[in-house]
Amino acid sequence: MNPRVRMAPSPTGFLHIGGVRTFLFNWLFARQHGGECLLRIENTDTSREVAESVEQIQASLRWLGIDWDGPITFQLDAMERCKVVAERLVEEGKAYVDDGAIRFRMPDEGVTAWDDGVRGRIEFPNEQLEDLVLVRSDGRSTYNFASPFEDAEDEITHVIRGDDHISNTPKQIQILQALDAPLPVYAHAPNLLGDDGKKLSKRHGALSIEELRAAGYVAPALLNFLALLGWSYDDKTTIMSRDELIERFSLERVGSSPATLDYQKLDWMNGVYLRAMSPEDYGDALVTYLREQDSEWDAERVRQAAPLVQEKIERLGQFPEFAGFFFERPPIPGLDQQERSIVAAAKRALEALESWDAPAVDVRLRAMADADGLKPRDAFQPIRVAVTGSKVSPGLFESIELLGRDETLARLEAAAGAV
RNA sequence: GCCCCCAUCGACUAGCGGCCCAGGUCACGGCCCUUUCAAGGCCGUAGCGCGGGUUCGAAUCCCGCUGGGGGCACCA
Repeated sequence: MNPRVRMAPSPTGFLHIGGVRTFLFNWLFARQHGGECLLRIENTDTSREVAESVEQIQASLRWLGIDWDGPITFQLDAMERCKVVAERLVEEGKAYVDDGAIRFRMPDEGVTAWDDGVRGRIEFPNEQLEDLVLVRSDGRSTYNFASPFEDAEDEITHVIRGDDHISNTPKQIQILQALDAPLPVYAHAPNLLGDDGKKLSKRHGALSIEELRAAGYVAPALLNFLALLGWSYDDKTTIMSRDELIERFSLERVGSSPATLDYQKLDWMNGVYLRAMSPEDYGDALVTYLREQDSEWDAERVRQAAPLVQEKIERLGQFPEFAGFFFERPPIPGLDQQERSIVAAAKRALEALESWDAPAVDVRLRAMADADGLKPRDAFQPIRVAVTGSKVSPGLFESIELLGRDETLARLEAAAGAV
């Protein structure tokens, strides 16, 4: 039997990094086993629904490359069927009407237990379970009823979710048993924590996928990073492609303890993915990213600048600050007397240059430094500042080549003459 | 308060009784390379929460404690 799982976001806002991690586990599991991965919007709480969020959720998943099978379903659409079943439970004596709502009768003795897919056996004393509302007095079903109901209806075989759902599980098991429905395997992955040790949530430090994308992270890096939060392949493998993740993922190797996000590691990993791209793909990624950010910089020029920055930045979002001088002339820097004379000398040296390319610039500038008895690092730094507007930049000679003769000389002259 | 879950370097983790005076990755420190910043190479600092057991032997099993997290809605 092929497994069938579901991703079940509530449409209360953007998809955030914690939610996606859980979805990723579902998706990897389904794809590995040739099963199905459904997308169900759990919108039974109409008061908290945020317009546009369903679109956003889909867009985020698509960008990440996480797909789903069949049409998206909405939990509220099962409302009528839930109500019919709830009424049947009332007739069978398993539920009762309470102030217009229908309430499920929980057993008050014994234990409800299951073998969790990641944690092993978990037991709850039934006396802890309170009779829960199945259908609100206004007719809408509640989450804890609709969710297991739909799991049964959709023949979900594995419920992979965050461990904040552990305490809902015995309730849902009781409902499923009352319905004579088979139980899925429940597997609770550890939640993600914020820096403060609290659970990550939309309103608690969790970045949305949209924000991460805007910061210049790329999807494969994000997937790789997220997969490693609570799961590991072995004792040394870190970088894994999407296909490798699908091949290697297993519930058995999902851990139990909550994880804290380390954005420094995410940055590093994103850099690994960025550097691994072909120059062409990297240029395309930059162009696409800048377009999304409403940049109007010339695409061709971005592609030309791309190889100069590929090894140097770890998020696409760093491009404007790092390479913006290719597109906009930076303010004239304030240099001291000695620095200005170096810049002036550089201008004279380059003016006479016949072929304007990086190797030639390199040779000429080194000769100039040598003639003036300067160490390369001392000579080049003022030139760098004059040309790029910053002490930190792509390679100086390559930058000068790309900037072109006229623009370079103009900047050198301006910096040399500035008081 | 009650119930449940969790507990290895600062972070993510490997470890499922001897292979571990604990391995990998990020971060951090040092060195090398070097036109800046990166990248890369080499080296290093740093951890099994505490207390009892069980065992010839425990990071690994059991109990307690402590600490952290989650849940206890006509929220999801």
